[in-house]
Amino acid sequence: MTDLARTPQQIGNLVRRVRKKRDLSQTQLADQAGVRQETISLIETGNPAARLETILAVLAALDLEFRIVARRKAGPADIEEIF
Amino acid sequence: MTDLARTPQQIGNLVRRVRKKRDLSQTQLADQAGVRQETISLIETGNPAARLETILAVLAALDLEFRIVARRKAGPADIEEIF
DNA sequence: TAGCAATATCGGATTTGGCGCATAAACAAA
DNA sequence: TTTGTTTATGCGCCAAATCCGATATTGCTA
Repeated sequence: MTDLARTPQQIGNLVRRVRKKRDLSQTQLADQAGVRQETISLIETGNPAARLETILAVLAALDLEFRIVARRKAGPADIEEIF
Repeated sequence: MTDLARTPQQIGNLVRRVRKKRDLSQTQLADQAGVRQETISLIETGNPAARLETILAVLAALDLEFRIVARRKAGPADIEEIF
């Protein structure tokens, strides 16, 4: 699995998707990441001003991580990320 | 190029590395990203509380982007990131 | 070493995250 | 529909990012 993360929305969508796939509630994920349920809610709805460290903590709690790569043209497979 | 970005430090180091490779000053990068030189300085030194949108803007200005992937064991090639 | 460019800091102002505490609103299941 | 859960909001608070305008400091080069 490798997902494009160019906007807070894309990141939020992915977090929600993975969280649900893991059958976790926002509260459970929040506990694991050491933040509050409110914070997870904000992140999933695409909060652009979220703290970097918070995002990193949430990703780690989901066994995910960022990788930084050269920007590419968004292919067909990425289009659905918009929705 | 694909770099691990688990901590603000790793992200900051990468930003600085790429910026220099592109022969840009912090001020030039700041202009392109629509932020201030001070902000670039903070990010490069690993500011953990940087805003997500700011990081994204800086990466975009460097023609980079995040990708979210399943967490893996950090290999030998990643160790140097620590320094 | 001198001098200019580049980076790190500073004070004040504004804005917002995330916390604690709490609740409303939305969902899903019985 | 009714109940229990999950998610979205609200208010006050503190800390800190970022902005603006400058200035120490550091670093590189001549």
